[in-house]
Amino acid sequence: MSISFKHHDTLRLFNEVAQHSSFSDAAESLNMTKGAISYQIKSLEENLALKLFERYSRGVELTPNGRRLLNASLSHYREVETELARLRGTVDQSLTVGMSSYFASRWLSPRLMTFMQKHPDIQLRIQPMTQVFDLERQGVDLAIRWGDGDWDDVEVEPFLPMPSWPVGNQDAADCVQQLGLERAFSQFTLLRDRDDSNAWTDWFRAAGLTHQTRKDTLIIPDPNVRVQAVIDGQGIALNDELVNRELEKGRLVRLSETELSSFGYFLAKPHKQSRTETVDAFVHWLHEQ
Amino acid sequence: MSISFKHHDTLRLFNEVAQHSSFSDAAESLNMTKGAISYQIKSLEENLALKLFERYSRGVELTPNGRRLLNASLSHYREVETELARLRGTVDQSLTVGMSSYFASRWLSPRLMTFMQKHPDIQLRIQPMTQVFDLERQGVDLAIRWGDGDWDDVEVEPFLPMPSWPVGNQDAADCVQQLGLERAFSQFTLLRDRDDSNAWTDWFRAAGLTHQTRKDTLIIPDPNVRVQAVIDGQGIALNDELVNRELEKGRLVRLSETELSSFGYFLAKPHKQSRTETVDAFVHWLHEQ
DNA sequence: CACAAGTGTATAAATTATTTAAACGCTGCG
DNA sequence: CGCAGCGTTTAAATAATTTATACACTTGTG
Repeated sequence: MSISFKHHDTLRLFNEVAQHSSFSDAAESLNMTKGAISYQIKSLEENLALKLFERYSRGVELTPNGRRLLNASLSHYREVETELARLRGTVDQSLTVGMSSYFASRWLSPRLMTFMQKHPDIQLRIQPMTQVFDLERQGVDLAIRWGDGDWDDVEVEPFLPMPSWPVGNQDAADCVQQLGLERAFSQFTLLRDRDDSNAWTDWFRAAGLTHQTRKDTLIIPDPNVRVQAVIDGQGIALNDELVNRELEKGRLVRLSETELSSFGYFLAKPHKQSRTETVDAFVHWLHEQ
Repeated sequence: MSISFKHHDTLRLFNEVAQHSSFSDAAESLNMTKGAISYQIKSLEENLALKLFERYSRGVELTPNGRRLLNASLSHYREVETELARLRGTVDQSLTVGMSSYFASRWLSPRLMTFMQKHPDIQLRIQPMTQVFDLERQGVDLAIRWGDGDWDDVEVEPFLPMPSWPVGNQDAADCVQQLGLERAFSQFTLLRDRDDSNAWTDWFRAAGLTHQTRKDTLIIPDPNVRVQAVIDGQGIALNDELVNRELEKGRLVRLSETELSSFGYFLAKPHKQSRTETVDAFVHWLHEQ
């Protein structure tokens, strides 16, 4: 009845699915249910009268025909999409994500490549933010915040739970060795990220220690700077596994097994959403990581 | 929300539409309504945030972006489709259409190219048929029959009305000049296509002449052979405008203005349909001609 | 200057396609 | 033998597309 092949979308989906080793896997990555994948692939196979996947109990595998089809089509779709991206280049297809330079350099940066590959059309800007509020004012479409997720000014979505624990330099560690945790900690300057942060309070509670708020607490908003301050003996700070590099080299030492398990990284979107398409693409990619 | 561009079908449709100069025109050719075309193109333009067509009161025209997109995508889709056709080659994607070699050479052949372009995946076989019955036995999926459409053994669909009239060679024409129609015709051998054909009977009735069935009527099933027989003076036959070539060269002469207007070409499908997809594609193409 | 004929668009209803969630059946593994 | 993980099936919900129709607009024509 039709004049031109009209299963390109299904075929494009097949291309995507073919890069996973199971429908379930593909479904998760593509934000679909395995039922939908199964349905689509089945309908494609019926339309083409070609079996594309061999089904096994542990997953699927391309048939020779499937492999051939993949080879023959993927590059073409990519080219069309690339040209499309180029055509849209003039249009605002950008995305500004705010986060600490700490998170940017230690977590995001090594992973960013795959996002760029998947979305060559999105112009991504990483906005270093120490001030985590007023996203809209800063022109940020999405922020990655560290904390316990209890914020009202934005839409919050859990992203990457990552416990924090106190770190110090070798001197601090020695001090803990000699005096014990409680006495040593009372001597240290507690480096904080914000004025009103309750992270230290929470940690002391978790560790079963008393914590008197002290005036001489040093506030260093930028975690990278804070890490350097700890190394330089300015005090101790709460950090997470993103400082593994420093821990391995012995420049930082974990001072206690007690950790703030409810802390981690959260996604914060301004209530007045903008550029939802690119934001969604980025958020989805984040969850894949 | 999605991981890959999923408007390839719409884009493919755009490619098709772009080859017409109006949505209405495209709609007809694609078996859709103009509303559907309009909707699809609009949604594509919104998704891409690109204007693809300039709308004028007499039709549409590609914008520069649209032209660029067409250039960038059509060849890719074609290649995918071609490879697909190749892959399916092992599968039965053929279509056998039966017709007289007369119709095949004089009508179909010059038009066939566009069908091949539109459906590179369909392996088309033209089966010359003199015996127009028993389609299934002959492995014919569709037949183009000449006649008045009054057959019971198949599903009949009108296709190309084409009046027939008597033709003879120059000698016969001269004879008609001298003797008048009725007397001349009574002397001629009437060449027929089938034993039981009522075409001549109908024509005599239409011309207001009496027609006595004569034993010496010559049956020549193949119209091409029949045409040659007429040229060679074997008799006269009923033919249609497909012999224009011979008329122009004077090798044949139309002997009367009276015509069999209800005759023409009909599509005949066996009741037990097979390969409906390719048959439908071919039928649709036929109606476009 | 009206108007018929040709556009594309807008709308609501009908239809079709897709997705979901849940239950299922299968296979391999411990 | 039971469990975990896989793809499939199913019916219901949802989304997308198509149709039919009315509409607004332009153009050429009487």
